Amino acid sequence: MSERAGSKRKTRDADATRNALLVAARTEFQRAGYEGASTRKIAADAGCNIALISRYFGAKIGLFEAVMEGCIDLSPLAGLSPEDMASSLADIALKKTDAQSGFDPLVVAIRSSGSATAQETIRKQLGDPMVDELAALIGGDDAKQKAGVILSLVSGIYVGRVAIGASAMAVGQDDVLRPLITAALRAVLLPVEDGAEE
Amino acid sequence: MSERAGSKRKTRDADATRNALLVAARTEFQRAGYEGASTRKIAADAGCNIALISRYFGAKIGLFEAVMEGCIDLSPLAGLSPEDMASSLADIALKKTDAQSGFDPLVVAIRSSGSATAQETIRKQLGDPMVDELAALIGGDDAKQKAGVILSLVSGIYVGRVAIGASAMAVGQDDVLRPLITAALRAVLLPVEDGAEE
DNA sequence: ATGACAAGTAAGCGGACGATTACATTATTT
DNA sequence: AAATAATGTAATCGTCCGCTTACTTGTCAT
Repeated sequence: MSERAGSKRKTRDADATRNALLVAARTEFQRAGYEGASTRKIAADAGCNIALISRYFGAKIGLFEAVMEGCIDLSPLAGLSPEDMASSLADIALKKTDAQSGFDPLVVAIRSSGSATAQETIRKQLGDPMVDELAALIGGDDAKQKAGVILSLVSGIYVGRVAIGASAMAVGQDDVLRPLITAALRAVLLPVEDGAEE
Repeated sequence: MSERAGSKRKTRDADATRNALLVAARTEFQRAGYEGASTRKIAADAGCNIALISRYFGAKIGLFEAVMEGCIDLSPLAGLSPEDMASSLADIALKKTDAQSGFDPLVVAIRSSGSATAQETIRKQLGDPMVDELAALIGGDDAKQKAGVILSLVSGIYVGRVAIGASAMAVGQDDVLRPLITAALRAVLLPVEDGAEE
């Protein structure tokens, strides 16, 4: 723990310090959500002084905004058919809870959902941009609503696994869960071929 | 605000006080999550002294456990066909974000997901019991996993609307969203009639 | 070499938190 | 009525929080 950002930090380097703070903040915000994260711990993990958070990011919420800025990457989904996209998204949903699979803004959003302060940033930096980006990949009618539902479903899997924590959703059940999740995603991505009854 | 539990509290009534604390705590935990909720505010809303939380519930976490105990009610879903269950669940998912539609343990769980302390209680009192109850209503193969995925999807809609807050998921879009959500739920509840390809 | 400024630090501010203490008040029992 | 227990209160403890201030230390242009 308390690892430095790069190799051996030069004695004084504002950019490196800023970056070390960002790295530590990413981890801490993801672990505990916005309110649960402590600026003292972030600074300690970054190996620098608390006051530098205020200096470089104005305040805690500024650091949060910086962490959340431009953190969306849906490029792995580009060019996939709806079928492949559904299964890729299922994999993403199931991987989201794996030990540490890096930084995940959706996890931060969920864990920060108790904080009114963080909500605004999340909505602005994560909500619409992410929906728009995914909607562009989906295309067709109601693409934005489909994208919103898709992202909701993916987030929901995380909630079911981690926040609610049912053992039926445990990692060992992935083989059973994946087809179910894929089917749900496919139902949203693909137009309903034929209504069941009525 | 700061309403008393019953009519006119008798000068001293431990049960009424306990209950007033529970009512206030429900509201506060739902509003701000476990960590964001303040025992001082809960006591003030209940119209009693902070110390009584410790006396009657041991500690904040004890009050949280009491709030979360036996709060599951899936009876409206009993006896429904998978089709009807899917649309009922979609309604539930969409209603979860309506102003104040009463106490909702799933919302509390999501808003408290940043707190390691609350997690344990949520998993024990909400996770498995809720999955088991819903699984009993679903029946068939992999009922527990289906139930887990269903609850995850329903929670996810809340996350998408409130935590992530995409405008494509706003309340005004319900007419577009409902069929999409229903389709997703149906895909989990009903066995896949015919695989698309392979 | 020496200013001038950037970068980093130590200490502390005021406030909120959960929890506890010692005490006052009311109800119940004998 | 007196004794005992139940109920409620005020005040405070220690801790953590985000943030700021006054200061020191390093870097670099001149």
